[in-house]
Amino acid sequence: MANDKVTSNDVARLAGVSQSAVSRYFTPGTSVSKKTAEKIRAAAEELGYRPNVLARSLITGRSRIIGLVVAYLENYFYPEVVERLSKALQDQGYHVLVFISSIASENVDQITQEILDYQVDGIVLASANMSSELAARCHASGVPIVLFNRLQDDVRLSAVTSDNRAGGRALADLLVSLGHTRCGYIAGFEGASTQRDREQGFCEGLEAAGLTLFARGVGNFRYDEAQAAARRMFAGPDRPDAVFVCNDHMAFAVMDVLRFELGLAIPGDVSVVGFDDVPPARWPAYNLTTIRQNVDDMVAETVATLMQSIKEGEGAARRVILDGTLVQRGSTAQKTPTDETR
Amino acid sequence: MANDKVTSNDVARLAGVSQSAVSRYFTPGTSVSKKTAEKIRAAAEELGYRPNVLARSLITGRSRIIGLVVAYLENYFYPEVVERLSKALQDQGYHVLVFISSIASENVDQITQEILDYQVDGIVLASANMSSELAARCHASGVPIVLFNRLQDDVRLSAVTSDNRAGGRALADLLVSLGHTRCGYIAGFEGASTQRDREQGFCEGLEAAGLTLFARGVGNFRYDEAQAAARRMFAGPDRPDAVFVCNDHMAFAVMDVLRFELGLAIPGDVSVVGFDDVPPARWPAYNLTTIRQNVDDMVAETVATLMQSIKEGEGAARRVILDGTLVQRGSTAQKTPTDETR
DNA sequence: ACCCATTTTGCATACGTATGAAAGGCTGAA
DNA sequence: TTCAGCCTTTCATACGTATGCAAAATGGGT
Repeated sequence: MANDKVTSNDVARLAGVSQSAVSRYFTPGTSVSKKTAEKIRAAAEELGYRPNVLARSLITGRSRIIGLVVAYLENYFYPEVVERLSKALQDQGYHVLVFISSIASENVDQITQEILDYQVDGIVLASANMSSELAARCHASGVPIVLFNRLQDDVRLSAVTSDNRAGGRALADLLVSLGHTRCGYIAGFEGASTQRDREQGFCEGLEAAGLTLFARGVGNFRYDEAQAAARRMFAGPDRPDAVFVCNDHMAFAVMDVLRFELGLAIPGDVSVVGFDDVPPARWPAYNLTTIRQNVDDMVAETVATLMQSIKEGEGAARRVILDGTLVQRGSTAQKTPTDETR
Repeated sequence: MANDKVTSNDVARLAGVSQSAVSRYFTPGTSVSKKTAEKIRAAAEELGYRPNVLARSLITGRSRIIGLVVAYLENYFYPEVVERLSKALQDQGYHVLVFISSIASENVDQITQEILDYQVDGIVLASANMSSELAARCHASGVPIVLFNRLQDDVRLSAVTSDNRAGGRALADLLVSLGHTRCGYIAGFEGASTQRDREQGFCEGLEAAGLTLFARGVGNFRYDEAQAAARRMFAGPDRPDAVFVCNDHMAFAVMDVLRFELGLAIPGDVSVVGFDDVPPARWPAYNLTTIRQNVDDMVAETVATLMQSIKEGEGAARRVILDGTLVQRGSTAQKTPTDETR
């Protein structure tokens, strides 16, 4: 790899000081006289020297690398998370090592093993679950884990998520208040806490209004599977008058099927609501009513959780549940006769 | 960090062999007897030992980390690239360390310095430029660089890109063949080779048909700026009858403005074409005619280029230019009177 | 049993860096 | 001028691992 590697020993030689002085010059909180510092600065600049982060990690036990596991970036929500999380950590002097897992999380344990090989200072799991065996392993290694937009029962796992249940509840309340009486639900991946909590909140909201779920499908967080679920749900004569789709990504698919395959009007014939408020939800083509996840705050809490765990070690796992925001747009409307004359 | 770190010395002690034997057991191509191997395997398993990749890098000069610089993940094209590139490299035993740069690339040099601190085995620059000074630095360090979807004149920089110029040309030819005579163009970021080449090909195609560019705007690869550019382009009475938008991401914005703000029909009043064929281009809401970039082949070529450079050192920079594919969808149609009666 | 060629093993060292401890240098007060 | 306290520097070592080299072990042939 390095044909021309400059080390702290080269700098020390040129500056006429010890390697130890060079190291201290580049280590915050240590003492170097002004005179020595200037000699080192000049030598380092002349030779183009920068400390080797990996060699440092051997001594300090800190790699300044955070492992990030994501299952897919197809859903606009996660690219935004990756981008913001990387930036936020970059600002803290850390960098993100990306690992791609499968949607069903069946290879997360293997991937986490690989992550640990890199002596990461922490791990963020976005849209993935971790076995308790691996959670124990990370805990024993002192590597903090933060679940992003997921919850697990393991007390060793910190988590930052939106209040998915309250979000689902709010969407049910909204649809009921708009006069909807036959509400359907299209689920994400059944093994995900986000899917479970959103559905739970939604059903609770319906129940509070004396309703039950009118129809249910499964989209597995995939555009094509959500399309298929919508086709099935709307195949017969008994159709929902509103659909809560577990996330925006799938909601776009459902909307596309309803409009372009079935010739239905949204919200005239059926209201559609999603969850996330990813960019296309705001685009006029979709104009989707949804729950906005506050990605900035989630990222900030994730970084804060990681930094605290890294700094203080042990510590109890931290769970942060942030409120989402109901954003009402053009995919929902009052279900009244006047609605149909527009 | 590690409270309970298991080293090869621990394994050696338990197995009753030397640390050297443990190391050889975990290093491909070295010799260990079956008897010794079994003792080491059992000890390593009992202790949960895995080699420390970072410590290894000190000896081998190989970190098995690839630095990836991306400017934004807002455009659906790049999340897909990150995902596939990460997977492809993961399969080769490498992992991607992500760095987020700004769109205008003004901080790429600083970021590249940081990347080099991690002793990366290679760097991929997606949608970013690198200064020749830094290119020289990487070259001196023996770190191969591959530009992804970008071209630069520096002979030290390998690149993998689509034939953007031919793609732009093909789109011009298509629009002309469909009878369009007033073709507009909305540019991406002016400092990007993709933007320059796509526009160049488009203008060459128009010129070959005896036409010139009817109108031009700049969208800087941003949804909101593309919206503004569309509003300006269609503000007066002299409007284009077709628009080539430099990438799909911006094309969606232009389509949204034309339809929902100006009440224009696509393709009845104006045809719109993009570049990339990102997932929403295939969605019925957009149904966009575009040039498909073969991401799988681009990723494969990028990985092949990196692996070759890492394995063989020096080597001449490699430039791979792949053909895109014209995908004709519902955003374009024949511009005839019969068109207007539908 | 002996010899030879090959495989296997352990020793010693190095990779690039940070750090504890001891020694040296500097500064201010008596 | 001397002394005490604090700052600065260097030496020696360690971090976890791979590898060159010499010695030991192994297996096959005579």
